[in-house]
Amino acid sequence: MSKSELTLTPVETVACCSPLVREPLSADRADRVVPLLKALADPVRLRLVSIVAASEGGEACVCDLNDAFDLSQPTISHHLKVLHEAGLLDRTKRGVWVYYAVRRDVLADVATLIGGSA
Amino acid sequence: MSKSELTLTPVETVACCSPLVREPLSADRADRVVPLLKALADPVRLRLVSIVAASEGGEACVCDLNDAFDLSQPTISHHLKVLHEAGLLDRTKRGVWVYYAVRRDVLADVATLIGGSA
DNA sequence: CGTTCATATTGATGGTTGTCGATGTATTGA
DNA sequence: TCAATACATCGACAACCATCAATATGAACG
Repeated sequence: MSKSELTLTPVETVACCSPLVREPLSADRADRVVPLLKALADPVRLRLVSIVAASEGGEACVCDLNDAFDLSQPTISHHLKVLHEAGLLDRTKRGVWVYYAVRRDVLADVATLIGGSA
Repeated sequence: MSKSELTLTPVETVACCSPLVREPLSADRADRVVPLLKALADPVRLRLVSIVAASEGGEACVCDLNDAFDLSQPTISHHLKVLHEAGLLDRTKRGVWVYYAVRRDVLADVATLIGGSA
């Protein structure tokens, strides 16, 4: 195991290696991949990712996302923070509004790890 | 929404529909997909899936899986049950031993939903 | 039968997480 | 400078979850 691998972020880890079904996942790699899966493993967050990804221009304003759920604004803000900190959503502030965009490359890397189609 | 869609299991749900990034995921579909992601979103379970998938013949005995972790036997048994009930692992009893095998089709369907490469 | 071995179940416990109301921060416009 | 709007943070609480020790189940073998 290289030293650089020890310092990989979750996003870097998921992008760098063989799919699940090829060879056993090490504990270290599992620990770095799991935050991404945990971030997706919530119905609200999964829908948030989907709504943002399917939006015009691939990004969505928080104000629109709030309206899409029957949840308080702090709760949506919390979920967006989780997705952002996991590396799945980019965050851009324009004026008073905040826009989130899906990192499709990360999503694709997670998919490759799980499905091993590549 | 058809009546049959209402009765889909998580595994059926994830196999039937467009990827995340194509169109917004409904709350119903999210609720049925999330159990699969939750099952994978644990470092021990992710490694279990990987170890089983990478094993000879695509299956592994529980006794071998126990040895691969520094955890109690009931804990491994619990994680295997979660993966089995989510539909990710098949379970076969032969004599005293129990073998688990990964359902690669389910894994591939989850990957397609996430990555949208198809 | 009774023992041994492989696996599952139960019950308890400490830690994590989703949610909310209240409050804070920052930007815009009057 | 004041008010309004958009979003984030804080603190609290209930629900969930990973883990273990103890125990149960069940198959193979003397």
